[in-house]
Amino acid sequence: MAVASTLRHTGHNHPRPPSAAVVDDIVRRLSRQGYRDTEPRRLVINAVAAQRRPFTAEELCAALPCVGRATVYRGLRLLVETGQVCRVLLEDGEMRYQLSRGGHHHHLLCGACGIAADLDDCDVEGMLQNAARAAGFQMNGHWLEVYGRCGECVRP
Amino acid sequence: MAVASTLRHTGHNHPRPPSAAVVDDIVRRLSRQGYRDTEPRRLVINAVAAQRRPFTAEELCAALPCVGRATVYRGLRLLVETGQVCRVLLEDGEMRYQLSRGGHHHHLLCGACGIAADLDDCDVEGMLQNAARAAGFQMNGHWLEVYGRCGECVRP
DNA sequence: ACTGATACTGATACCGAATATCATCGTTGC
DNA sequence: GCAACGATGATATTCGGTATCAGTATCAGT
Repeated sequence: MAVASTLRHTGHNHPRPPSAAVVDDIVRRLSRQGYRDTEPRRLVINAVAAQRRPFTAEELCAALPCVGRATVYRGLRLLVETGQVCRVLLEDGEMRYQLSRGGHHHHLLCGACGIAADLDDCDVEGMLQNAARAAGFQMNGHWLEVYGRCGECVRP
Repeated sequence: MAVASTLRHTGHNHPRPPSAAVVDDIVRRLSRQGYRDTEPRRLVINAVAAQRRPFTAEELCAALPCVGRATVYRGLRLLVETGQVCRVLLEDGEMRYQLSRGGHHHHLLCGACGIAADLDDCDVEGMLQNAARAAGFQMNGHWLEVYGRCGECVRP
């Protein structure tokens, strides 16, 4: 909230035209797991896919006035649990969400415009494994967010 | 909450006898910044120092029935803001707190007993700087938590 | 020690985010 | 079709945290 309210809203942050292919893909994957293909659920997925920046559940509700709050929350939770949406932790502790393109990756978060870029070619894994082992730990996961300024916000 | 309720309560998790020296140290540092030395505040600091595992604000309240909720929350916030308590993010997104021994470091979190070990000899910094630069980002901070099992929980 | 400015306290009210409830509706397998 | 049952959404409720504010405790300056 604190961060969101101070964001510069630059030109590259318009809602994305939600790609039907992406939405269908998600619906199909849910279907395969026994979840029904309903209109409200599609609306939620659509709205998620239309976001360009990490969003809060509440923002999603606001973007979907004709879908019940409970349904929005349930839909979002389902997408997180099935790994199609990933959680993004802001510097101030606020939790946001973003469509995941799958696979393990981290985020570069711009504190100015709020955009999140994926960071996938980064090998912290091995380094952490070693450090954990040295401390007598058996590592089996990690959470990493990187904060800074994106190229467009560094030189405006 | 979800995680906390499934924790094994092993022997090494008893509340610590709060070291008077540590508490005095914190009070002194606050004093130097203009914050008063009050009894409720000392109680809060005491309770914080007595924890062995990352704790929630609510747990702190429960441990301090004779201190008002608002005061506990304010005290904890003050300690976080002055960098004497650090925030710890659990795998499920829950935020907890822990007495910080200062300096930049990360945490190894045991999902079984909930204990947090410090991980300070780990150089992710440089690696992340490079990865960020390659993506056109100017990095100026990061958040990292490592999850796994501590030595005592791996071989019980 | 006294004292006054003011930081602090804590009971309470309040707020926003999220979940539980449950009657009803819609989807899917048959 | 139709029955079974997953999904929906209005509402109530919970929960973590903050704002308010009158009263209190602290501490610097005398």
